[in-house]
Amino acid sequence: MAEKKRERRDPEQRRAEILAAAFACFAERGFAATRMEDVAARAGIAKGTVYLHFPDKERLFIELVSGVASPILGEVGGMVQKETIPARTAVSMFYALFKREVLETERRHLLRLILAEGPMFPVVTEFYYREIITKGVAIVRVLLARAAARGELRNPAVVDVPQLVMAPALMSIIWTTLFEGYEHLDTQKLFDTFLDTLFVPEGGAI
Amino acid sequence: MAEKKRERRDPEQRRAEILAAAFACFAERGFAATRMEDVAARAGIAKGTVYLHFPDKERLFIELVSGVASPILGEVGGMVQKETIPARTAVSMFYALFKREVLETERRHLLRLILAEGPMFPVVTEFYYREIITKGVAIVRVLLARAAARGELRNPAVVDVPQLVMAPALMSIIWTTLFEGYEHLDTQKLFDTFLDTLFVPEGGAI
Amino acid sequence: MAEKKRERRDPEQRRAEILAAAFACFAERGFAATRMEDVAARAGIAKGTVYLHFPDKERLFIELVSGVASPILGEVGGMVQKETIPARTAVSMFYALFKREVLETERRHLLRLILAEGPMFPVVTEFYYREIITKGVAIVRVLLARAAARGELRNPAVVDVPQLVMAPALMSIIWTTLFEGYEHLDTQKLFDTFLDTLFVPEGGAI
Amino acid sequence: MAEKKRERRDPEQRRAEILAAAFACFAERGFAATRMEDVAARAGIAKGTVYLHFPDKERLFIELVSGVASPILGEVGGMVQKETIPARTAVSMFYALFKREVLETERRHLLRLILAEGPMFPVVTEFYYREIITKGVAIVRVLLARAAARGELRNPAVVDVPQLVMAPALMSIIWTTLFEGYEHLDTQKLFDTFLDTLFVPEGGAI
DNA sequence: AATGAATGAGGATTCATTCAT
DNA sequence: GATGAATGAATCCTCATTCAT
Repeated sequence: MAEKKRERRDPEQRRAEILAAAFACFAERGFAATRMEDVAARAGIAKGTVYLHFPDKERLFIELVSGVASPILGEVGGMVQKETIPARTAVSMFYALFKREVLETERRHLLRLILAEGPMFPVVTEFYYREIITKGVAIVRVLLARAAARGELRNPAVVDVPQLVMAPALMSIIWTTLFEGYEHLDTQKLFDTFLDTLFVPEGGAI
Repeated sequence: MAEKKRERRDPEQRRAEILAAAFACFAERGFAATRMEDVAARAGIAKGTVYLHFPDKERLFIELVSGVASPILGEVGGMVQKETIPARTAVSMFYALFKREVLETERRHLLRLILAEGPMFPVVTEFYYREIITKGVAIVRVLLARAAARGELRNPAVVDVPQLVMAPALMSIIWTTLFEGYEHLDTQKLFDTFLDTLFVPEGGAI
Repeated sequence: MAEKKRERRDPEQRRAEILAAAFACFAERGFAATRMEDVAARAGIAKGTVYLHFPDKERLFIELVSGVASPILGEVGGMVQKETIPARTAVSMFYALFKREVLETERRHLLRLILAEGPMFPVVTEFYYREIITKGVAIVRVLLARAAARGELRNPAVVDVPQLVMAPALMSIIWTTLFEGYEHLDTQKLFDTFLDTLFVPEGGAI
Repeated sequence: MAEKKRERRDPEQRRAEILAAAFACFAERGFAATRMEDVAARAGIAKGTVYLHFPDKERLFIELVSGVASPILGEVGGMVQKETIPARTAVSMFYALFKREVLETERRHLLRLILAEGPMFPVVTEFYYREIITKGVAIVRVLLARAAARGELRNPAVVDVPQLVMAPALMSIIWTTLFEGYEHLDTQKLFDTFLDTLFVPEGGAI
């Protein structure tokens, strides 16, 4: 039997541990199927301890889901700043960032969580729309507008549906989450192919 | 006092009613948060009656999720047959079918369900991969190969990642499911713009 | 082991059984210390069954406490009707009724319950004031006024504090509840002595 | 940041503070519904500190309830000494003392506590019977016997049920506790009226 | 076949108590 | 001594499932 150590710890750190454990659990089984005891066990603490940091399961979930995405946002924001780089490079960097920070991380389960629990947690959906989507779409729109102005787009109409740029990222997440076990999807190729489709070749056609 | 109606009914029809009710419930709240009583109530029958048709909640879910997608598949399959029509038209027809049969139907919640409950029901995921994805990808691949051969694609490399063609459809579902309440997405434009990006203009100028 | 029989039963009867069991439990240990399982066990049913009849513990308690007193009230009311009988006889009959229907019944624990849980259940207190106390006081006041008019009272001022008439009844309950085990209180004598103190002797000598 | 005050304090005083806080809490919500943390908070100390002074919740309760009543007892005892004063005066003084020291104090909740928790804490009930009731009844009996001998009582039989004298006090507490918010009871009048009923008028009729 | 009352395992939450700091 | 984070037993309540009618 492992010793129960009553390990006291810095509250901020403990909180973070719980959030990490909770994220793993929720991502694995969804909100309803996750037991608070699972979360506690995963965090290596007792059931009751979770409640010292979060008032109830719902709040734990909400704070969790709200907190996971925020950090990435900053980096993305910086991307639009540099006007000099070609739009394709910028979008490419975005995909790379997405791969590194989401797709190849536990965060890849985030979409599933939000999608799955959205109807039960409108607050979360609203948060994501307001904090992430809105900003993301805005950034992409600027990027595309700039690209269109420079003649970098094969089809300038894309500017009006910036969501299209996100579509391959969505696909990558969903495929990875659901079907990677059955058939591998080369996400890099997915992104690159889409970029090649979206933007005129660098060399500049005749 | 209202009479207790013990409406006896054709088993097959009853079964279908239960499945419909179950789909509505599961789509709305997910597997765990749906109570068998909800399903029964929605089907207008008593709790116990559900168990006369399905052995338990899990089986109800699995049979349900497996049954919803199948009907569409046939139509899609027919599409690849007609070699004469241009690939763009075929893909366009696919998007139209998708819109009509999925996006604008209750079936649009299917993705959410599969994504959400996937980890808990590998059988379902496996079923979808085997029955739907595999076939869908194969069809698209044929379509794209044919298009590439005819020079209809701006970027022939797309043939290697047929999933790209599905990406806008995914985006449309997810946006509709999550954010339509906050901001409208013109899915037709999304699809058309993507088509315009994917395929060379019809006029096929130099 | 007694067989678990899944005994189905008339809802009204079941409800009554639960209320009886609940009353016994609450009276014995108070609201907080009573477990719903205790109530169920005492009623000879399963935990969950209680919840088919009462939405939660609080409601069970409230409905219970509200329902216990009502039946007695009717009888008391009838008492004031007969103008012909002497007030002393009427009050004496009231004490007798009180003894028979409250003091020597499980209902004797009611005061304890109300007093104990009053602050936690203002609804209950309000109910008792409105439904029982108000009416009781009114009846006694009429009785005393009549008695005063007829010169039956040693001290007519009693009319202004009808609560005084209830005081011996309270004492009897409290003594019985708390100290009867240590020392017997002859409640009949308590009542009779009070009556002899309150009313002038019948013979009404000079 | 406010400094953590580790106010060390005279143990006896600390103990008293805890008892006071505990009394307030228990009186307000009863034993079960009072959390040790409430008590600690009310005493302005940390949860753990309570346990430095009392081994557990039960003991805290018992010591508390046992300690509250004792002080009054002395005064009451003195009352019987003075043989010279009329019994009515003595009883009147007792009511006055009761009003001042119990009814108009937080101690008025004591009865509720004892009554409510009696069945769970026989020790407490026994203590009250032994230490308070026995002595109180004895005193009243002596007073009444003396009064009877002097012809001060309208009904000498009262000597045999000295509890009758306590009844108005009980009524005053219970009414005050439960119904004062709905309807005021003039306790002074209640006591005075009872005294007028119990004792022959001072002037001494022919 | 259909019903819905009954069951009881399961999970969220609370809180008395302990103990490392 | 004092603190309050940590623990886990205890309890409310839900809901999948059963079964007598």
